[in-house]
Amino acid sequence: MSKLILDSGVSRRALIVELVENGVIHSQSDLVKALARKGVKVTQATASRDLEELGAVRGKDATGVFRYQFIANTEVAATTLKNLVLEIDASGNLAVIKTPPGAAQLLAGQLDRAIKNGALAGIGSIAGDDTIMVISKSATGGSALAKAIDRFVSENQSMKRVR
Amino acid sequence: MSKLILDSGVSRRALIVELVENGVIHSQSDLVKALARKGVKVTQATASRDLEELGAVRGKDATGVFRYQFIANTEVAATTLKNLVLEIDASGNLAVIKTPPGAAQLLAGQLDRAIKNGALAGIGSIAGDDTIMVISKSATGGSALAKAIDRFVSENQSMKRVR
DNA sequence: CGATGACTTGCATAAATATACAAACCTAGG
DNA sequence: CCTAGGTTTGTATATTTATGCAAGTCATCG
Repeated sequence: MSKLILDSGVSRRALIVELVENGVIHSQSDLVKALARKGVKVTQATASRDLEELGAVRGKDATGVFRYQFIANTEVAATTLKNLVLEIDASGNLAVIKTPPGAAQLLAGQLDRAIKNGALAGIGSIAGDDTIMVISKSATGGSALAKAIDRFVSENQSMKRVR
Repeated sequence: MSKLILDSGVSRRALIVELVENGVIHSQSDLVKALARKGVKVTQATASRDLEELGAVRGKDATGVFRYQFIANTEVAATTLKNLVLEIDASGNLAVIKTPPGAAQLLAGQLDRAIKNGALAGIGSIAGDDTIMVISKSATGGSALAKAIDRFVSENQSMKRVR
């Protein structure tokens, strides 16, 4: 059984990623309204900061309408490990991490290093575009591993995004 | 005296493409100045129109600096989900899907949406180039999940993807 | 507790971008 | 030439986005 370990519900940023991917965000005030409808109240200033962190950009689509979207091969602004983690779940021997689009490989590299150092009790990880799976040493260690990862990213605030 | 106005070979837009690709355009007024240095005089309004036309967008780069850049065009031909699924297997808490080369990311996106909607009992997925792993909520749910995915792709024949 | 420091957010405003409109500029046809 | 139609551009302004700063939050440590 899976449980959300980070926020009480889905984090605001995960929500934003979803909204942006659904293509319904045409401006920041759009985003503010969409979030409000989901019960998340923030101002345009925060929307601006979130979109920047997530690497979303505004451009016209095929029909000439402005839309926020994620750039392929994202180059995200310098950020922290914590900012790359949207959600952490666990199941069996796995911890599953959601990231902004394109950031999974990057974060996984850091986690792999932590595993080699012995800072995390995993046997390896695999990353796609926006999801990472970390495999625990123990058959039921996913949940504990998820917590350890949460701690790890909180403690390692500084990281420069490269590429 | 008559003024000689000509674009000798290089059009303004080609020049803009070059400037943007060199990563030296941080704002539209930057572009206006850069063009002026090359002997092309336009205003910010025209810069705005040109950039829009060319599909350039503004976002922060790795060093936290704003930069105009081109977004990759990831348009995919409309197809059906079913056509993208070659094989579904299960093991433990995982369902593993084989797809034609390059289609995994696309299909995974759809599955993720289904997961978010509650249509599939998974906690996330990871896609490579031609393989997707979907993680079940339950430690032994891989097999049931595989069947659910099979049903899902059969029931959702139409899929459209823009941009 | 109470203080401290690191984050986060909103407010107010600056900065940047988009666009309505009018003038300038084509081009083709007579 | 002259005119009528479309296209491009600049001006002025509206719209949208970024950000300095202060206040609020939260965890930590003594």
